[in-house]
Amino acid sequence: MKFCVTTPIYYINGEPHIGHAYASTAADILARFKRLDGYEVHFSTGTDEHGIKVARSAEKAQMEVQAFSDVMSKRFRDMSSLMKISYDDFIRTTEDRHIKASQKLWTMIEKDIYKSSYKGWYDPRDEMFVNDSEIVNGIAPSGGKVEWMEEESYFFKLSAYQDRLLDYYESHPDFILPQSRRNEIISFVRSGLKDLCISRSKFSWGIPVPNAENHVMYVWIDALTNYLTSLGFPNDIEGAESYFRECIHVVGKEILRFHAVYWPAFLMAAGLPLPKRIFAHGWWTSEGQKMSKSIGNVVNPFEIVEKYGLDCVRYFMMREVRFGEDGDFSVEAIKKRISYDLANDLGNLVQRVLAFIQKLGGHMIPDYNFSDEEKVLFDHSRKLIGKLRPLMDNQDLSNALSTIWELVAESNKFVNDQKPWELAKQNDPKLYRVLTALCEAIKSIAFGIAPFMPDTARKIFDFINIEGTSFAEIEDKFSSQRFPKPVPLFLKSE
RNA sequence: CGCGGGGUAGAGCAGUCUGGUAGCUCGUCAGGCUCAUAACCUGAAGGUCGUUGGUUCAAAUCCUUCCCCCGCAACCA
Repeated sequence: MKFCVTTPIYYINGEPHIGHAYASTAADILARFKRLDGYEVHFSTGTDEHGIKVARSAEKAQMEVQAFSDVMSKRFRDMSSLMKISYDDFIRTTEDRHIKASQKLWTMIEKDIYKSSYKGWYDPRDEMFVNDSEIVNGIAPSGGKVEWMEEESYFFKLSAYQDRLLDYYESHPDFILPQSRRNEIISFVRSGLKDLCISRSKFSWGIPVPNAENHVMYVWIDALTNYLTSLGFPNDIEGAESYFRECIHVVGKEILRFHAVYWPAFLMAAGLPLPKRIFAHGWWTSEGQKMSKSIGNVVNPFEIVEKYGLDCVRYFMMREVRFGEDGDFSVEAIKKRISYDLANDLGNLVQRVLAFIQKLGGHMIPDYNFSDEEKVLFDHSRKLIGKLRPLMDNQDLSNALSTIWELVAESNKFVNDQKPWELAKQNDPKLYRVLTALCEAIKSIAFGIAPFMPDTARKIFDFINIEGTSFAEIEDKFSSQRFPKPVPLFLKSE
């Protein structure tokens, strides 16, 4: 069985911030879950490197544009390493394979491409067209006066795909998630689609349009094609398609339209299959305010991982808000999550059980002849992954974590109720059944959190001598053995 | 009348489709336990479910009036 997941390719005109780390982490969790569940997975991320903004930034930095791209692309690669993003491919739009793929896709949709002239407000200072909404009293964001300008461009007949797109949304209700975003897209498409300008001739830092002098692709085809490039298109079209049909594109809500409208239209035009789903995640505010450089509240992934630890940050981002909604990143909130959910609930559970086993001499002596009480916990443990699957398939990551934490809470309660310390004093053989059930619960919990917090899961696996490479291992019963001495999993900050 | 989402305990949310004692997390208060990272477990207080009118034996849930908040509304990576 195949599974494919992508992050957006990140535009290298700025530094990586928490939004990039968030999208990558979510995609990473989906990929890791499917790998543990036995799927063949292709997970791609990368950088989007063309366009006038990059060319101008390179100029400002007094660098060759390719060299500038190399430097900036590496920042995003470093961010991926920092977050332990388990990508299979890091794609750059300046790579030769991608240039070929984009040009191939262009030729495949050529029947829907025509030449016309693009008219718009042009900012001579930045040498670029600017959006109406960005112009205030005839002044562009750069401060320059805008001029009305025309240039010859290629257009894609997006208008011809309106009905086909609506039909597709109708027959595939889960193609766009969350539902509220799907509604927005449908409403947008219903209101009427205009053709799309897909080339520019005022700058050259882009992929050349096939058989057209002085034209480079403008954004859409160049950027979106990366998902196919990464799968081996066009050399291995069949192989690419087999993964692509199972593909989840994780995108930010700001780029949903490109993925949910333009991209399917291009693919339809090319006669290619559509991905399985476009999932739009929300945005983070910082301490209740929109992140902005001027306020100085931009959350830097490198700083917060340094401060709180990787797994804690990954956990916080996925647990704090439902995936797809906006959320607030605050120091108080993340500290609470770390102290309460991670240190008190999960960390302390693992510690109190495993330290107790150490107290008894460090030997795991399994006993699966459960009475009803232990059986309940055991059954719930064995059912955990099965409960997570549908949630993960709907990208409901926060509820997946809540579900895991139900088992954490049940286990803590089980310890309180069964009082293993008393069983030990009384030499009651029930002690080993209780500890076995608890170790089984800890094992299932470790597998459940493994996609979210790989390092923490690794630690727990090591405490209980589990390899931790496949959900199939959950079915294995513990054998009589010695457990290593555990150390606390999480330290509370401050 | 552009389209859509939302207004439920101090905070953040679920419940609304398929009417029937209003639920979760955090916060507050009290109790239990002592294996464990002063962690864990239990209980209590706290809501006229935005507003108006209606349907019904019964409405957070269905219909209706009005008010408020938030997305989207095309070239923005």
